[in-house]
Amino acid sequence: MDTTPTTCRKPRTDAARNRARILDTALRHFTERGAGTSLEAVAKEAGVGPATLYRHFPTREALLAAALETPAGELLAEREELRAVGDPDEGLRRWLLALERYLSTFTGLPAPVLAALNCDDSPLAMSCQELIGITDEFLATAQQGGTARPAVHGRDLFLAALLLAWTGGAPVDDDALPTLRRLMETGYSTR
Amino acid sequence: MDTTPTTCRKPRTDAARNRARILDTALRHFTERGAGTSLEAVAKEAGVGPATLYRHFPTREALLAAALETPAGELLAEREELRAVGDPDEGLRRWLLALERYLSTFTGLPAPVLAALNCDDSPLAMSCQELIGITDEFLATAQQGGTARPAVHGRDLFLAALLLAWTGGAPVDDDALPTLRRLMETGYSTR
DNA sequence: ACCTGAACACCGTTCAAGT
DNA sequence: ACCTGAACACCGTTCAAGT
Repeated sequence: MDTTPTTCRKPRTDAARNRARILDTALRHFTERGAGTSLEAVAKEAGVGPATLYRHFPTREALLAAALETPAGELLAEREELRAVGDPDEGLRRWLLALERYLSTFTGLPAPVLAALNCDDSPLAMSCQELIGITDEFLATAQQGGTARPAVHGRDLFLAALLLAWTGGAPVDDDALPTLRRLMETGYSTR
Repeated sequence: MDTTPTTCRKPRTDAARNRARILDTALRHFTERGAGTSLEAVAKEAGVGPATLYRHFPTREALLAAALETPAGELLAEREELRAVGDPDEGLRRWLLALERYLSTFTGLPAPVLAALNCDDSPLAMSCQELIGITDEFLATAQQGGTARPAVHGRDLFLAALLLAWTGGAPVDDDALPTLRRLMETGYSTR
C-alpha cells in the first residue's frame, strides 16, 4: 500500500503539497462543474503545470477516484450504522438510498462509473466491486428475512442505484422519477 | 412544414446535395463511433467546410434528430403492427423492447435524449414527447386489460427503456442486465 | 443565398529542459 | 525525483471573403 519512492529527500514535501492542492481544486471543480470538467483549468487554478497533474493522476478516473475518497469514507460509515438496523428490508432500502447519493456526488459521475464497471484496470472499478459486495450483504439479509426475491443480485441493485443517480444528474422534474424508483423497489421486493 | 426559402434559384440544388452528403456521412459516423463523434470529421469526409455543416444543422442535436429520421420511421411502423396484437400485455412489452432498440441506434444516444427530455427547445425533445404519448397508449390498454398497475405513467416506462439503452451502450456483460430488465417489468406488471 | 477556408479559443497529452 | 512551460494535435464555433 505504501507507494513511497525508493529514497525520501526534501523535494517530497512540495510534491505532497502539489498533490494536495490538485486534489483540493479538483474536488471543488468536480462539485461545481461536474465530473467532465477541464483538467487543464484544475491544474491552472492549483498553480501547477498540466504535466504535474498528469504525473500525480495519470487519468481522469484516477483523479475522480482520489477525489471520492472522503465521500466513500462517509458511505462506509453509513454502512456500519445500517448494520444495526433491525428490519432487513429497511436496512437494504436505506443502503440503496445512500449508494444512490454517493453516486450522485458529482454531476456526470455515473457515466465513468458505468464504464469502469466492466474494466478491471480502472481505479473506479475496485470501489465498484466493493460496493457491489456490500450490497450483496444487505440483500442476502433481506432475502433471509423473506422481503427480497431470491433471484436478484447485488449487482442489479447497484446498477439500479446508478441509473437513478444518472437521471438525477439531469433531473426529470416531474413525477417520473419517484415512480421509477417505485418500479425498481417493487421489482426486488416480495411485498 | 415546407421550409423552402423565399426565392428558389439554381444554388438550391447543391445546397440540397450538401445536406444529403452531410446527413449520409453523419449517419455512418454516428453508427460507427457513437453520438459524440467529431462533427469536424463529418464535415471533412462529407467534403464541406465546417460552417456549411453548422448552417444546415446548427446544433449536434439537430444533426442527431435528422439522422434518426429513418430509424424513427421504422419504430412508428412497428407501432402500427403492434396495435394489432391481441394480448395488451404482450403489446406493451414488445413496444418497450422496440423503444429500447430505437434508443440504442447510436452508442451514446441516451445521454442527449435524457438532456432533451426536459428542454423543450431541443429537436430531440419533440420526438421524445411523441414516443411518451405512444407509450401511454399501450400502457392504457394494458391497464384496462388489468395487466399493468394504474399508478404507472408512460413517461416512467420511457425512462426505463432509456436506462436500459444507456447500460446497453456500455454493456454490463453478465446477468445483471436481464435481471434489471425483470426488475423493471415486474415493477409495472400486476402479474 | 450559399459556400469556403481561415481564424479563434479551448482542451488533452507529451516532451525537452530545468532544479 | 520532481516540476515547468512550451509544443502538438485536435475540436467546436464564428466570421470575413468569395460566388
